[in-house]
Amino acid sequence: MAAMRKKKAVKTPKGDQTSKLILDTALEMFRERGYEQTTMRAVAEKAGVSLGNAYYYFRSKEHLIQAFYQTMHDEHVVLVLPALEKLDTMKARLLTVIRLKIDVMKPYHQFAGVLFKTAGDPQSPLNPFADEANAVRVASIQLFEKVVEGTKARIPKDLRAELPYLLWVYHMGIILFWIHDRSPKHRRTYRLIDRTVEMVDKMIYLASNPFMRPLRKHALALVDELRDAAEDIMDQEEEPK
Amino acid sequence: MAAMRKKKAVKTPKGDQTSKLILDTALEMFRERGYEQTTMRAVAEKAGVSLGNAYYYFRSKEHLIQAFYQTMHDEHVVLVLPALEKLDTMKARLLTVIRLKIDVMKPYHQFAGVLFKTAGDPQSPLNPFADEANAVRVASIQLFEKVVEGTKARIPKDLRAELPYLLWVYHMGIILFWIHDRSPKHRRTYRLIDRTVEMVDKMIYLASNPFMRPLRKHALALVDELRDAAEDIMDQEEEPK
DNA sequence: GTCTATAACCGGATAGAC
DNA sequence: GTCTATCCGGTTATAGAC
Repeated sequence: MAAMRKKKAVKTPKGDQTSKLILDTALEMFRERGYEQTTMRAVAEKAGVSLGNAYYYFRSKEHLIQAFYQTMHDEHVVLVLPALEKLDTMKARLLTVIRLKIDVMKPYHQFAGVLFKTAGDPQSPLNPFADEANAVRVASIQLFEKVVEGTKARIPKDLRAELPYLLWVYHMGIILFWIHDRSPKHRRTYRLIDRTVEMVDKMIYLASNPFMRPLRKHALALVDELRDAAEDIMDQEEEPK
Repeated sequence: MAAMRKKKAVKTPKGDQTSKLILDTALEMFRERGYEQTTMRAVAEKAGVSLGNAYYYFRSKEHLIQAFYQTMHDEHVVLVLPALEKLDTMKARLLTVIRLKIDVMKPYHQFAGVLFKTAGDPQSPLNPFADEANAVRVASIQLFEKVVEGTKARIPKDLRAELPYLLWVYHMGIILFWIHDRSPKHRRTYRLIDRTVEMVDKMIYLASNPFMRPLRKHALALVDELRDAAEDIMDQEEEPK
């Protein structure tokens, strides 16, 4: 019922190739010059296709970024799955997943600024909470499900159920920080990860205490409601236009 | 050393008037048609000035929004100060300040979407964390200082010092939610305010417990560091033109 | 039906004359 | 301080080729 406007179908192998060519060229230029500095005209020229053609495959400049999200996620998964096999504590698993995410995104740091530019704009296809990003977001949250599943810690069911989503939101926050972080080698971000993962770990432990049950219930109900609201909002915002 | 690029100085009364005329016209059109739908050309025409002239007073379309922030804040303060006089609990004071903020912004709901559009973009003049918004942000945080000052609750010094900033961040989150909220009369947002204010209140109480001291210290150190990092980032990002 | 190219259009932004 | 004339780049319309 939703999501009727996917990317162009691309049925032929030739079209497939052209599409990939354009995307690769664009990402390369984004990496080198940044997003704003890269014009659609320049991408088309460098890829050796016409401007019209570029727009045939990507509905807008922003849609190129959507494709970028997907690419990043795929690379991340490839690294994360084998790494998780050897770890069994929440802290270690979480640390690994988040560090690897930053590792994967590193080459795109200067371009990444634009990723969150419209993260708050409901209309934008860039919005990771909006419908068009759904596939990537869902897949991304699933990764955090794996993180939680593989731990031995005793976590109350109610919390355990929401944890993947909460961790995903947390990881988005880290990415937001990283985007702005220009310290050498992103040292600051890695330090932030170390510290916050430790805190998150402590807080999960704390929240699992029977003594905290009322506050926990209250907070989780709120999280749930926030998520519902977010979904309603996206439903509304798919229609217009 | 920073902040050398203020808004145009506007020295003459005539310029002052033109500037105000343009801003008022723009805000009116934003309210009616939304931000994207309002072109600079249309604003200029309706205000009876040339396009170039509009750009003489406002360096970009986004700079008009900067002026909007200021307007909202001014109106908010006028309502908040007298209202606070009669209240002495944290919960009541916080509730009042945040509800009033939403009340003030209400007429601009449909336009407000754009406010956070670039909240994550370090380069944007729209970014409330960036330098150009400084004056408004500082003033806004001061309001939360007043909220905290006026309460009788026993709050440890370390927390008390950071609280205004934390509450400001919290209130930004509420605004972000409100922007996306299309429930009738923004009922959802007001409900969210009620619930989260209660939770915040509880958490302050909890965090004030001696038992929580280590975690609190840890968390506050982190907040401090985050803020420092944010400032560094802004310093870096002022330079590059 | 799949793909490619050319020529506009539109609106944000700037240059430079007055 | 104000205007006119342009630029520039995202986007669209359209016409056709395969």
